[in-house]
Amino acid sequence: MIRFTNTLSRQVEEFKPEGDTVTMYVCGVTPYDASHIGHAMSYVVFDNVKRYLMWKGFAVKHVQNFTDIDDRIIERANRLKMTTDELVEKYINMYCDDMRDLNIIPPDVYPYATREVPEMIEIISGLIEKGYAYEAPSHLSEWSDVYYRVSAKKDYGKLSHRTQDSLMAGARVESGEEKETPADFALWKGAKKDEPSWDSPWGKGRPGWHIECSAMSLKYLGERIDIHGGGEDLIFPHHENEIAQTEAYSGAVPFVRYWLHNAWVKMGDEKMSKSLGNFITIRDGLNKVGGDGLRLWVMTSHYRKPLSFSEATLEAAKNGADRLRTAARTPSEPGDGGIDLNTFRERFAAAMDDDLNTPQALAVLFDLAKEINRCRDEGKGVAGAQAFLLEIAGVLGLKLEEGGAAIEAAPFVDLLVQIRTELRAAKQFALSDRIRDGLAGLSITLEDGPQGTTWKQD
RNA sequence: GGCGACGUAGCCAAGUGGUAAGGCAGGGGUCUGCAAAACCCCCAUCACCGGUUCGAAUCCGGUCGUCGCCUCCA
Repeated sequence: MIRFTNTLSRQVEEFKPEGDTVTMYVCGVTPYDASHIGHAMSYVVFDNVKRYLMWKGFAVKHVQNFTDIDDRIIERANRLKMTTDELVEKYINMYCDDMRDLNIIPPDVYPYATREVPEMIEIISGLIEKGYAYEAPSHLSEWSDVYYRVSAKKDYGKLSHRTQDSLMAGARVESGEEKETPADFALWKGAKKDEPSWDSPWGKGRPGWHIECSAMSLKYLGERIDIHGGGEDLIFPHHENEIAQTEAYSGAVPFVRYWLHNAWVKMGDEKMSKSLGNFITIRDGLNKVGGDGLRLWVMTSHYRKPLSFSEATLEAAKNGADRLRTAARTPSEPGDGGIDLNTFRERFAAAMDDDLNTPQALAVLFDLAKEINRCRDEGKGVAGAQAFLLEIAGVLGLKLEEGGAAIEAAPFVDLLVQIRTELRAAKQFALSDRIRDGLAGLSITLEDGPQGTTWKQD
């Protein structure tokens, strides 16, 4: 029985999808800059959700958007003297490269906000008809804005557990806006001079931030979806507003059955974020510790707890991944070594069932790795156990592959290793150590075992 | 001010009533020509105070400290 913490109820609930296929929507990025490892955390977490559901036999349909138009994109593009399309393309490509190297399974659909504008206009029009939204003049544009009328939906605030009164106090009104009340939010923004814009019943303009997710989830997944994921910082206002819009428009309640949110990455005591400038990019992280290392780093902490970043925690994750790789990939004879794999399978599943407890799941992998190593040391065949380790590591998105970049040089390395073996047989240790040290300087590590010498690239 | 989270060994981090998983680092062994890898052993009473209980890291009350959201944010 799989259980998830549902932000809506604040309870751990048994997961039961509504139909045969689990429908899952995850909030994507706004591609105006390189993604940092905080983003990596979120996408690794939801990739694990998806992989685990698939391992348990569920079919999963996963949709993730690109917010390819918003204030930051327009501002950045203007500054760099690029079009918004050029800017967006550059960072989407970078994002996709990052995801590939993190071994993230791509979503079934990757919709772009700018390609779904007619659908959004239809929803906004529907909301106006039903009295949930209103057109208002803008002082920043010759065209109108459209706002969602928060007071029209009684349960507004149910996700973030806030009352409408408390929201009024903190709400902000930009100069130039003509909202009925401060908590109302934009569905449509009238175009300012020289901004990208689309035609609409309210003149030229562009969609507000929240409406795209409503339009895309409705279009690709239907009125009611099983899982909606994202970072904890999206709970308010983004997801709160998304619920309000979507439920008001479709009438299907609840719009989302399980709301899952991951916590943030902290640098020291602070949240990693672009505005604080205290981030490192996914690419930097990948270069330092590789895809497995980064994923394992994310998984050492439960997804709903803040994840501590430091060079030391990242390095520890890399060393842990190396340990698993050695256990899984050191050649061995067929057999399970007498290890009770079913017990490990059950422990792994129990940990993952329990609100995706990856720290405990990892503990199972490390325990299994230790058993494999011990049995192999005793001369037992453990290839079957290794295959199982690779299987459950794969559920966590870990590949545990040997580095392959030196493949072209392999014949030369093999030759040196062979010569060194002969030198060692002749007790020419000074020379043989020179070969080992020299190769170490080229990131090739030699290991002398009972069956001869093996090597690997770091 | 409103809502919420957290404080477990040198570092990271599970565990939410029955006497502390796992990883990294460190120490001691085995193996090795020496290493490396691997294996074995060692390394915490859970911020503090009070309470409930046969029994609490785990429940209740309080104190101190840290952080997040409420504005763009994974």
